[in-house]
Amino acid sequence: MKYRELAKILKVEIDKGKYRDTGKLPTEPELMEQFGATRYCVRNAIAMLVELGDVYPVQGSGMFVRENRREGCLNINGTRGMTSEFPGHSVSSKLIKLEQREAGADSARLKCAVDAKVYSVSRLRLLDDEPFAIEYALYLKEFVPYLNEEIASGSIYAYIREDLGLSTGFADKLIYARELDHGRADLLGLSAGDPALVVEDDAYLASGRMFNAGTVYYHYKKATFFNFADLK
Amino acid sequence: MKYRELAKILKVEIDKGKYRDTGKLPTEPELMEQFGATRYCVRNAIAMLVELGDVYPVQGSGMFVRENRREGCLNINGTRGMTSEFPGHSVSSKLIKLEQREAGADSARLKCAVDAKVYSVSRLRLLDDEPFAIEYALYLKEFVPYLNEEIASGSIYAYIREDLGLSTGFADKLIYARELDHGRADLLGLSAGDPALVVEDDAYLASGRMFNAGTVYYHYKKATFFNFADLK
DNA sequence: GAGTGGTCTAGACCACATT
DNA sequence: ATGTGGTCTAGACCACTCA
Repeated sequence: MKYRELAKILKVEIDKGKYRDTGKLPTEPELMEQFGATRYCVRNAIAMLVELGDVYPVQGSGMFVRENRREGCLNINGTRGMTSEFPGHSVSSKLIKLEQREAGADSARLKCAVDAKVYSVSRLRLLDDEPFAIEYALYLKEFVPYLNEEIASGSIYAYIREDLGLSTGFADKLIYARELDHGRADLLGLSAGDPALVVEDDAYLASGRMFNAGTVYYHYKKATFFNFADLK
Repeated sequence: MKYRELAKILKVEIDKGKYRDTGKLPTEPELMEQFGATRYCVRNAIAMLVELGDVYPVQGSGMFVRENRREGCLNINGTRGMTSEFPGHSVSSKLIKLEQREAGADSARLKCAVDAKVYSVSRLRLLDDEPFAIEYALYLKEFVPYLNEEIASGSIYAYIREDLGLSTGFADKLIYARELDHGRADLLGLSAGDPALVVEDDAYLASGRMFNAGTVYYHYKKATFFNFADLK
């Protein structure tokens, strides 16, 4: 039994409400018994759940299950795109632009050569067929060698991970608020000068190479981000 | 040698630029040797740095040090308050309101009894003597038995941790953008209808009990949040 | 005092990157 | 082939909570 498997199993059980009666996970010895796992495995699995904010530890007392209600929120630490954050809703994209060009002035942000080839993708993202966000994204062709309209209209991250087989590592994000200009306000069905929640996102592969930079303008009445922070 | 100590030492060394030449930490065996530590200790220490985004692992290759430029940004996972995010700047607060009352309608958010006693604190937070944010915070008197104007004008979190000796556990945050009303716009030196970056913050003790809930309206031209996300 | 999670030791073998 | 980090075993003792 590997600890990632165990973490997955426990996560599903928690989401199904299995431990809602006691509010606690079984103790380490109990989990070792139940899953025929070593303490190493059990503790690593639980550590993953702690990082996700699903449980918290109280020494001498147990692992307590958290009541997380973050429905309708975008998890800012999320590895998952919009698609998986809104179950029961339709998430789609309207492609505004898809072009291949040289990085040029964007080479500084992408940490690549000035003449490196990139895909530039602009999309209007829709939630239940209503404008939700405007996304501008750059992908280094070195890592994402092919993109077409069909792929760019769906989940680009799913394509990158599942079809291209790239393993993502980490991402830096900047979050701030700005006034919308006319063009973007029109796309979102808002007025110029209305607020926008803006997220700049630099994404890296597990190898440490940046492969994607994006800037997203969210509809301020529809988008709320959720964050779980460890204060220890 | 405890792993938290080692993590602290390595963190300081990284910040001083000690590993900038190679861009990598020493290998595990080297660190074990250098600090007379076991592999358990070394790996746990490094795991803490990975969580903070200071290094990232590449299996078979090493632990790479990241170039983090987050100056002038508020770390959204930060355990530290504003005070420590802006070194070289003056951070102060102008107390707007400090009162003691019953939770009442706020009991739902604070997960406490309706007649639980709370401190309600409103502050205008200043960066270099300019309005930076408006903060509304509630503290359960059960855990924060005393607050006065002097404490509320300084770092309340430092008081809670260092003077009251409470150990904080985790926090949930919601981040969104809104239009400012006249009152808050005046306080921030902005106009009604201008954007505000809003953060709702529910903070828990290590025991899992919520002790603090806050809502902060940030000046949209001055506040930018930074987030580091693990995509693995 | 019994039971909980937290720290630690001293090994072994595996997966991956580099030479 | 070697060296790197990742997984795993099988223990021991410590810190803390709770009855």
